Amino acid sequence: MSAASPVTAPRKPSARARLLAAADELFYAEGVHTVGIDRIIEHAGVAKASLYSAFGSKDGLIRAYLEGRHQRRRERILTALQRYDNPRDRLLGVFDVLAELAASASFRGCAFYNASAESPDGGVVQEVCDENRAWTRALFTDLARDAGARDPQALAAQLVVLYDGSSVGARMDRNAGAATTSRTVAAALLDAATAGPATRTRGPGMQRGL
Amino acid sequence: MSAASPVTAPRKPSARARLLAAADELFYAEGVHTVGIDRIIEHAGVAKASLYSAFGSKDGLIRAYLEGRHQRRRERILTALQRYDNPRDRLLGVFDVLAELAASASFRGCAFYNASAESPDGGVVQEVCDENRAWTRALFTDLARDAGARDPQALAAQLVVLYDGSSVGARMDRNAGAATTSRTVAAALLDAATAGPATRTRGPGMQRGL
DNA sequence: CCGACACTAGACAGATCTGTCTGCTATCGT
DNA sequence: ACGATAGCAGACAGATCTGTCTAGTGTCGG
Repeated sequence: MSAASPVTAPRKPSARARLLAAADELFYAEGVHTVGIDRIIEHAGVAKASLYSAFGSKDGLIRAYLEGRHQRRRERILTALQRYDNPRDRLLGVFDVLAELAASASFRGCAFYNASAESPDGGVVQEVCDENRAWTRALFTDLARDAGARDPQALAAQLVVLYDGSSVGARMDRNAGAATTSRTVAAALLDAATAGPATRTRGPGMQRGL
Repeated sequence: MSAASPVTAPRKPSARARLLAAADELFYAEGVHTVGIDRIIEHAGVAKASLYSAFGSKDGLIRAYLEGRHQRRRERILTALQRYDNPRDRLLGVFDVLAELAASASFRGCAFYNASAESPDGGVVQEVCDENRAWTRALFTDLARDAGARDPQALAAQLVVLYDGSSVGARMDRNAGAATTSRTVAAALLDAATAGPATRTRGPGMQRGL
């Protein structure tokens, strides 16, 4: 009866997994440069040699940390967006995910920006950040196109600004309200970008069908 | 003919001033935690004892660095806003200042957010950051009120999100266009917030008097 | 049974960090 | 002329950082 299969009851995660979990927590909470190797291996309950065997260097661990964040962020957003059956709600749902995240006690802003702020400009951090930025931009562009925006790229640029801004605001002001603020603005921008171009025959609440 | 008066030709700035200039450059470019004391005193051409005599500790220097940034930012914005003679242009002018700044080669985002990202949560950095955030919010609130916004605080919250967002975007995407994007959105939000709510007879350019 | 493998514990090297201290020099007001 | 002040140069202490290395332990497939 006592669990044996590692699938149903993994007695203990691998050293690599525990390292990644510790890095995820400490790097995000205090900064990739502020937290030292010793803190991480102690928090993970792992030998130092295991870290260097698994990741090669601290930079390797930082990269793995950010790549893990990137992947989980994609999964979190895409999963949440499956709940909605129309493009408008899916687009605004991105801001709902952010609002939920920003309300958590451990929220400390964008992990990528934070890591970038304390890393040299051409390094490994920037690479992962660029991937993450490109993904977000592409996501908003796709959602804007699906929602019928006249100029999906232009609307996406605006939405990215709102998204980034509410992330900063939630962190710096310790107030998750910025996310709902940007959701409201995003809705208005979306409506304006799907309504008539310049001749301006505004039908209130019409473009709900798409 | 050789300059003598320190007012007309200050032969050499004080050690404190040179230290502050070096800290401003290096801290902003590479991060307050990444840059060590030795780098700063070397760049300033100053003895280590002078640093500790003038600022007490590295934290003291960091605080002075951020306070200097805060003060210069206020002066820069308020000076630039004097150019405009109407509230609408003054409000949008804040984004013009940001656009100009973001286009400079040395732009690396918000110095306060950057420092905050690599500093412990309750420390001296947070204090100066809070002051800076409060000032920005109050500025936008005043400008929104002067421009005749129905709910100045609500509009200010939106403008702060736009401002933060374009700062992040300009840094992370190495593209100053985010500032003009947010200026455009800000103009639209301002117009929407001053026009009639639903029945409101809108008088164009009426509240110009204040 | 045994060898490969993953991991642990910790010493160690070498660099770098903050902060202190001593000693010397130049300038300036009185 | 002289003391005070400001600054320079650099050694030094003590902590901390990354990264390497040795040696030992436990587990598991064949």
